[in-house]
Amino acid sequence: MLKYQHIADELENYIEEHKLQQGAKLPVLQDLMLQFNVSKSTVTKALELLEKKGVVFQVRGSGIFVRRHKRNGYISLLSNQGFKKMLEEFQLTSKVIELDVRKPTKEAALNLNIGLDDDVYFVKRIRFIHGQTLCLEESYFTKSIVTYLNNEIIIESIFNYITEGLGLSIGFADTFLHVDKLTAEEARYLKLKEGDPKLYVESIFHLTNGQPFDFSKVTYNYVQSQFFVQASL
Amino acid sequence: MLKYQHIADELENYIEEHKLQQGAKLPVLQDLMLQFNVSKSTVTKALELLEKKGVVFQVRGSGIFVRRHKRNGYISLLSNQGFKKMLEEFQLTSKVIELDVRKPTKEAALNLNIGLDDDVYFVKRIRFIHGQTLCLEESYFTKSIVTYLNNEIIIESIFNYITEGLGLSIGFADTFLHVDKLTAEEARYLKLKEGDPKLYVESIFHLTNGQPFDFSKVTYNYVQSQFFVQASL
DNA sequence: CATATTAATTGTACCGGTACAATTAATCAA
DNA sequence: TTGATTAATTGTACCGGTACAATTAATATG
Repeated sequence: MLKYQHIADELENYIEEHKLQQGAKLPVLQDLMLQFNVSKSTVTKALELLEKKGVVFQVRGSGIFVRRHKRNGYISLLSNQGFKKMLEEFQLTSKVIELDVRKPTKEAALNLNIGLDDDVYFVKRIRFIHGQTLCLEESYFTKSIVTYLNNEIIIESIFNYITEGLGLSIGFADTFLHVDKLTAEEARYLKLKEGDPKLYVESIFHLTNGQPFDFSKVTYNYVQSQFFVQASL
Repeated sequence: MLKYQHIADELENYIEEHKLQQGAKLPVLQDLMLQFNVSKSTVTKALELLEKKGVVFQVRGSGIFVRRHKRNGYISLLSNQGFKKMLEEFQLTSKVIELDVRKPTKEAALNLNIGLDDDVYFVKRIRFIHGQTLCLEESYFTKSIVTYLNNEIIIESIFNYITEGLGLSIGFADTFLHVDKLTAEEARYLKLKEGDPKLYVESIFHLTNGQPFDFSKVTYNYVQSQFFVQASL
């Protein structure tokens, strides 16, 4: 494991275990260098990571402080913490409605950067959070990358399978958000009324080498939809 | 100006001007070092910045590639690019409904980490995008930090005033998103119907030293609300 | 000609250093 | 005591280096 990763994890755990509050001061750089027996730049790297995750912020001439003051029940749109953790925290389950290999729609082909005659896995499922319907999801996976999918995989975590099972590494995602009214079909699935609010999220996921492999369109139940973003300006 | 900032700007401009597409390859690290006559770590720093902004992605053993394939009309939730640029791009205007000094609500005091008897500037305004109503905004500014506000400032950009005028530097923001139905009052301001969808966004803005100075509650017109997030996983 | 092996390319991890800017603490002057 | 000045603390910018991992290109092998 990378040194700076390890340091970041240790620090995050430390904050968690000691229940450090917003603004609490962490040991200074010098001390962390000695404590972990690494160079300054390695500690700095670890702290950059934590800063990006929204866990700490640094003030020149002053110190390193705890940032996070999380509200419970909110889903991170940056999901730096990964989907796995989210699954544990939120107890997600899902019900598969459709799963097959097909040709992509024009829209999907465009976003996945493939031809109209290339194969994709199409997945349609409902996801539940604490037993409540959270969202209705339609995903297109490039079949040449995600070579195999089945019901068991989809009920669990697809992303977990992609990283662990297929040995692929996910790099980044572009996400687009809209607010709109539910269609009749969507309302039926989410057990809401037609015309009720919805959060509609389109995402394109890429491997670390930049290849898009998943184009997903998700309609969220507005009652369950609480998101947060931690930005650095 | 910082070297790595300058390099990042130059590269971003280069991409823009030459209309480089998603996946286009940039010069390799070595070349950039020579071209800008700086050390490797400085170029790396510049590229990290661009990666965080979602402009490029790097692949070890392969190269540096253009990432952004922006959709027009979407507002970045990370707003790394800053509010100024957004103002230019989107031609925002606003109409002030209320502006006064008052005591904070319990909620505001909690989020701003001040006492119930400390003063805050309260701002209520409607913001327009291309002449259409974009959102209804209520903001609380800690008066001990943001010492003065007036109508002229608010009609323009408050954040621009805070950085330029007051010489403060904004560090980070925590943002929470909900989807819900419009109340009668909100609907009236936004020229929509009661019960129509809304995107409700709460943000707490902090200075670089971690002090919160602005707690804002914004209700967006769902028709105009298009956001995007670029995450690195 | 396809395929396995090797070599070259290219970004990332990590070291250890100097200089400096922002903050905070200590000191001095009024 | 207050306010200004100075000194100590602490993170950030930048250098220049070594080692290495992932990818891609070149080469050898069947």
